[in-house]
Amino acid sequence: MSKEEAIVKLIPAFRKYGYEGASLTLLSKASGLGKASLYHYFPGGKSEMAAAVFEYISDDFSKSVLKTLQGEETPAVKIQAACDRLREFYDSGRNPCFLAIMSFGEAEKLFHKEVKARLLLLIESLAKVLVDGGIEEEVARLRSLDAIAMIQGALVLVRILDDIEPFERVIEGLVGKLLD
Amino acid sequence: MSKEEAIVKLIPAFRKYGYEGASLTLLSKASGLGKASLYHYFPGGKSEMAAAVFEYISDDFSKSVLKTLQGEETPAVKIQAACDRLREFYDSGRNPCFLAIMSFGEAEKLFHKEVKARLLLLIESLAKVLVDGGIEEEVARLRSLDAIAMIQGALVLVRILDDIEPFERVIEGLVGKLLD
DNA sequence: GTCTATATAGGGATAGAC
DNA sequence: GTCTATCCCTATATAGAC
Repeated sequence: MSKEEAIVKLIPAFRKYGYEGASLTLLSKASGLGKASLYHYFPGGKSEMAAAVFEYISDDFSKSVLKTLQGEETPAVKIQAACDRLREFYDSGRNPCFLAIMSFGEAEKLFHKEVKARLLLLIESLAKVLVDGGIEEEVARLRSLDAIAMIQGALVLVRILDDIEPFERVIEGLVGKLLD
Repeated sequence: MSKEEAIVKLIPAFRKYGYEGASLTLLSKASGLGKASLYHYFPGGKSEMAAAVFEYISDDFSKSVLKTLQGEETPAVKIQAACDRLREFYDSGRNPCFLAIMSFGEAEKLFHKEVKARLLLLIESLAKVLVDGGIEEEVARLRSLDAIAMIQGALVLVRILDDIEPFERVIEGLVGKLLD
């Protein structure tokens, strides 16, 4: 098994159980590798596994959502396309956000800086598109923050209510909210 | 020490470390009681401690935010007042939401139903005020959902960005968003 | 009611054979 | 590269003295 295969298999486990909830026994079962084998790929142990998963997912997000925002189309088109990527990425809200997962408890201590950096990058990327669309810089920043807050909040609601409707509706209204 | 005192002292520990991160050793230090003494008040162990804390905080929320929403003033006045209560309750965003904390990992298994019920109650309470304000029922429900999503999302952003600005701004804009 | 001491299980991590 | 077996530590929980 390649390291990447291992990472991919670990993703759902961390998503479902969180950093502290994902025990090595569980990660071992999820990956199909013995504990010792996991340490072959991740000598740093669980924190390294989580770091690898986090990086993998962050790259995935960059290649879909962020890349879409950096295209050459009009702002409206790019944002609409980014919404589609977001829906995929979060599986209509069924996937919790790794940034949120990693901002709690023990994981927060380990990954806070990285999580914050990733979030700031998203805010900035989105604001940039709005500025290109003729929106004043500070307004653009605030709207990006609001949009991201709505998405994060929707993900919380989906989890608690067992219903993807809040997420779908937020995504639906996003272009309008961002561009007036 | 009374049971209530014990509960109050446990609150910050669960808030800061989450359900799984709050070990008995830690809870013992936070409360100033030995482990065995904690079991005197909470024979059911950690889950009972968390349940007691959750209930205590939920009651607190009911007595401040929900009660405000059920007053006799105009909808605009009530919502403005509720926003003030929310700012207090969440300490301008510095306090994470217990509903969110309890919707993850091991805690989710234990408290999902209760968490969901509390959230639905909030949505309903807020929507009711909007309906009183002349807003159509379904619109009121959706606006409540949006408002709560914004608050939840803002709490996530505050945590990640180490900055209460998103929360303050969301609260600031809430009356307008809800009542047009 | 609070403590010290302890039981038991599971956590993360490692050694070393294959 | 993967396994079995094991180590050590911390976790939750309990017993029983005071």
